[in-house]
Amino acid sequence: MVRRRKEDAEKTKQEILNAAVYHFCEDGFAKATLENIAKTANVTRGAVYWHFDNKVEIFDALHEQIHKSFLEMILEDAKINHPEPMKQLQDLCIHVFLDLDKNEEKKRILQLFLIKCDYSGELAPLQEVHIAKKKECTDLFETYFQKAIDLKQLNTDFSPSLLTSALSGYLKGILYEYLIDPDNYQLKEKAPDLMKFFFKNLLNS
Amino acid sequence: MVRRRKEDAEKTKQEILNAAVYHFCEDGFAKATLENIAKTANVTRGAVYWHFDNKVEIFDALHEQIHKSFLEMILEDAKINHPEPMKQLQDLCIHVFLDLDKNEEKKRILQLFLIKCDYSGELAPLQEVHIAKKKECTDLFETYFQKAIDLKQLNTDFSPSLLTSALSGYLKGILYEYLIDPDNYQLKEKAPDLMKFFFKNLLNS
DNA sequence: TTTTATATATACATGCATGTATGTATAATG
DNA sequence: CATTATACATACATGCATGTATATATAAAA
Repeated sequence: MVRRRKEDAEKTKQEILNAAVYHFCEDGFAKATLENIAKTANVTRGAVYWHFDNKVEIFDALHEQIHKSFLEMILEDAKINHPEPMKQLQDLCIHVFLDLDKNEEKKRILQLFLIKCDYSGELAPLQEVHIAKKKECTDLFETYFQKAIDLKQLNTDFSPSLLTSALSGYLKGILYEYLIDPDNYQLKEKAPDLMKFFFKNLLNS
Repeated sequence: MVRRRKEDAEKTKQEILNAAVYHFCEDGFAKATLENIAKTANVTRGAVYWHFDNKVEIFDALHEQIHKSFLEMILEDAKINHPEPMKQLQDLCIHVFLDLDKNEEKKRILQLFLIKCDYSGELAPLQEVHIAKKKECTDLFETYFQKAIDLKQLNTDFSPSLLTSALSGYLKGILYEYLIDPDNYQLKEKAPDLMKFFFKNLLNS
């Protein structure tokens, strides 16, 4: 059987993406073969080459997916006019962690981008773009700090820029160590305390 | 020319390691070829196969090198009986960062292990070992917190274990974001403030 | 000094992943 | 209903990295 309907085509495309996540994580981006990805998706390499130009494009498509998911999550939250921006940001971070802990697919994709890929060789051109996309997210964090300052709720001398660096690093580090061994990190238990610790000396209550 | 003296052999081995760092960073572990590594080290693959069984072993040797360097740095510091363990730990962290910022070779190797390698496929067996080695370092951090508690200098309800997780994540996250683009992070300027921010609510002075 | 072990270079065999070209059945289009 | 574009499958050519086997020159050992 060959030609499917439009919806079927979209479905195979998504199945190729899913298979790609699996094999990128399992074998690493470089060692993952289009042949194996195709097999897992129950198609041949022909289908893969129809939907994507090459392996790098598959990788990029996956990144777009996960980035969009996180960005929307933050954008949604940032809309709300919370009376205590720092409390709001703290809760957002906790929520992001707890949500992640429940979502196996998201975990896999994040693992892929954080610890199971290296932006060398063929992926090098993508790094710049992905950094820029990530900056969209961290820039949003800075607005929370700014809001808190405007409300005179920020109990610190550090600049919003430095605080953003600190938070961004903190989140990424925790994420990184968690994703290396999700089953043993006990994120669900630790996340609230870890975030409370970070925000403790920012909340002047 | 073929057979060199013992010292010469050690020298070529080190040159192979240096060349490996270069190519692992540039092309990624998977795509780096022993041929290119050999060329950069001014030898042939024959020499490489004499000193190492395969690419994975070269990778592991590099890890041993960098780990030893960090572990010794911390061990050396932990020996000192500082009156204020938290201040001592803060200064140690700052020192580690500033030292790193000056050492290009160390930066490259760390880049390799933090952001330019994925422990999938052939490297998977190494991950467990490397995690254990890293734990040697973070376990040492916990002793600083314990010391501070014993001296009744720790102004917090959080457990030393959680504080260690927090610090470990914080350091790794900062390191990660720094190493992605060392020239633009301005670590030298940020490091002291970033660490002061972290320890601010731990020091009860 | 002869022998042996060492430190490399060279040559060879193999396998595998990629990209592309081409074939083809079917859905959409007119 | 005929045609065309789509969504794949199949076949082919190529290149390259690996590992191993073998050759070899020299340092070390006897």
